Amino acid sequence: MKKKTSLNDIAKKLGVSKTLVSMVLNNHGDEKGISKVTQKKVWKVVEQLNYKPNLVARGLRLGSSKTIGLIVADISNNFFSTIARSVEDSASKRGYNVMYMSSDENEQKEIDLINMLKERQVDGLILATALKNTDEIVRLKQEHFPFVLIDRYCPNIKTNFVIVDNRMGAFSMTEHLIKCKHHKIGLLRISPSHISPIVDRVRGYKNSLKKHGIRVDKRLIREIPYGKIKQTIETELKKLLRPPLRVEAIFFLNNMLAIAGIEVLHKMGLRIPQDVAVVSFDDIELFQYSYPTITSVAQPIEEIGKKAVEILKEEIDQGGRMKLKKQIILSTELVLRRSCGCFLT
Amino acid sequence: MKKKTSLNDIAKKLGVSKTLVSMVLNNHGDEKGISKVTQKKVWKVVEQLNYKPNLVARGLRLGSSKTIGLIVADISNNFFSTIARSVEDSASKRGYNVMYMSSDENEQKEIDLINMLKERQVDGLILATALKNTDEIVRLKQEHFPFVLIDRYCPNIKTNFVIVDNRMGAFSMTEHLIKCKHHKIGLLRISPSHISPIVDRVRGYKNSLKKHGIRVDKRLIREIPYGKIKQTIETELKKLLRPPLRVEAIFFLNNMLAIAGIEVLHKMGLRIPQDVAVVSFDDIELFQYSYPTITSVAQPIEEIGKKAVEILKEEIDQGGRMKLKKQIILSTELVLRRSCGCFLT
DNA sequence: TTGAAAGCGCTAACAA
DNA sequence: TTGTTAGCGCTTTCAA
Repeated sequence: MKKKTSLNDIAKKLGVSKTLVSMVLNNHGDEKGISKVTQKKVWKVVEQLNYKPNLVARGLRLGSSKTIGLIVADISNNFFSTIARSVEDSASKRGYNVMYMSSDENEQKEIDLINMLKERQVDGLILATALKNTDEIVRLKQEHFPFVLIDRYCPNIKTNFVIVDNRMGAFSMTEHLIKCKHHKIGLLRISPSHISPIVDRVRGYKNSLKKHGIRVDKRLIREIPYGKIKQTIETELKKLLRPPLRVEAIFFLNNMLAIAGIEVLHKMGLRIPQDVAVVSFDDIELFQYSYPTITSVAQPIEEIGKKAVEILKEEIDQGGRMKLKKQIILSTELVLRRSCGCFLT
Repeated sequence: MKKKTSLNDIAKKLGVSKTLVSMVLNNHGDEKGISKVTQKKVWKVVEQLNYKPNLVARGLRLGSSKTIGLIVADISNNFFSTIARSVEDSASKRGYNVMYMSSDENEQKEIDLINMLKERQVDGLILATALKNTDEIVRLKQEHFPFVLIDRYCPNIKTNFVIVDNRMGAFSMTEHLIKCKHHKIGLLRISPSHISPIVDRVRGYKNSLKKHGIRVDKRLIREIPYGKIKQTIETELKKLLRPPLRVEAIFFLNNMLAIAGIEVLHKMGLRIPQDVAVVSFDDIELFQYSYPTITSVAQPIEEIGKKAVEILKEEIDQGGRMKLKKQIILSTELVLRRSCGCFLT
């Protein structure tokens, strides 16, 4: 690759010091009392040589890379890529760029990624953590490393986070199913089982049942391992649908489960919602076009990314020592479509 | 934020030079003949102080950031986020991390992003370019800046690229429609109109018509501006469907058009494929779950990202002076489903 | 109105 | 077997 032009090259060409050039380029020219003439000359040569500042060098000197790290389970997942986009935009507005990494919900991998991002001197971290062992999060906090959790939070640690009201979302959805006269509602959740939104959604489901005096049958709550959805979901669905359980409705706790699950239901020849009602969490585009259209709990995805960056920026500005950590809980919205069967009655 | 421990801290604590420490850490210890004892000691202190190398500093020194830049139209688009994921994985395998940016098909923005990435000293660039004016690409080439184009290529410039055989894909799809007895086929393309895959797809469509002696009616080819799909697609569809044109089939040239278009068709009360057959380019997950399921041209998306990184790595290793630029054209696959109507007859 | 020098944290050539 | 020195490109303090 061609040698790039540096501050020094410009300085030499003009017979001035690089200090001067640096000042001019950073618009400290006037304030430092550098003559208009000299400033003009500098800009001209900058133009001529097509000078581009080396942000790595500047970052090293300034101790700030103007980069933030984003860790999600999988960037190719629509939910996370939408977040990634809004993070990108908000960050860029504030002069930051972002480096993303996918953890695949794998704890060790996530820890490695966090460290990689730290070594790369990112100024802050936005993470949808899969960590069960929260030592790493605690360490970040102790080190006053600026970070914001999204989607998931750690109940026992005071951190910044931006999440949605998962409990309430699942509660409302379950309420709706019950109103539709479904009392035997199967729940498909994902593991690892500690991920906070899932825990909260299960909680919301249970609360609704209890409110209506419906016994919570643990057999109706089934767990599918992340990364093995396709292999295991059929078995689990059949357990729910056949005697003795025979559920009337199925609540998928995230979009991946719903997608895989509905395919299986179709293959089994079951009609939705006539034979079994179906609802999901995460309102993705697919749900409004699939057959039937899927009733689901919608999250304000863009808002999550936007808020997260906003908070992260504050935290960075305060050197990771923000006194009152910001804990944002955004509300969800019930999107009623065909799959729950409420339009039938 | 807490002060991080540096090489110097370790060196001081041990009373040795940082050179020595650096050598040990980079596993040049044996080769440089540093005693096992000393090496052990170094590692111990590294452990104690929880030392993390500063990759920014190393990058500055080595003139290589081990970072690659990825520019796409929109990271939240499923097509691009899937590419992003495979780029991430292949890059990481080779010791690189990636910084992504979305251009929104905007030329000026893309140029700015390229420059930003250069300033950030990325070692190479993977870009799905929207550039009509290819000066910037030419410049990259002249500078021997390592880069690989994906999805789109510049016909007049010899560069590395990884694309799919768009012409052939659209040709096969059109052939299929004709075999299904559809002779009046409307085409919905996207603008900016110079984007190579779109141009090639239109070409494939025309070739197929010609082969069958069907006159190419320009009125059947309609252009929708990127970013204004929702606002304009209804009008365009109506033009196609109503007299005098009255098409029997519609070929959407990308997934966004198809999604928006099908919604409109449903709203108009048209049955697919009975009233109008529908096919699309880009086989996204949605198409296998939508109603009806959508026949489409599938691209080997993961392969695109993987190949691109592979080639970029070679180019980087050769300092951007790779003699024979690699030009990969991957083949597409026709995925037949319900929307084209071929299962009806 | 300008410049010299120091230093961010790291590696590599060259000494010792 | 280990250390000295220089320098990547930049900003900033202090001096002129």
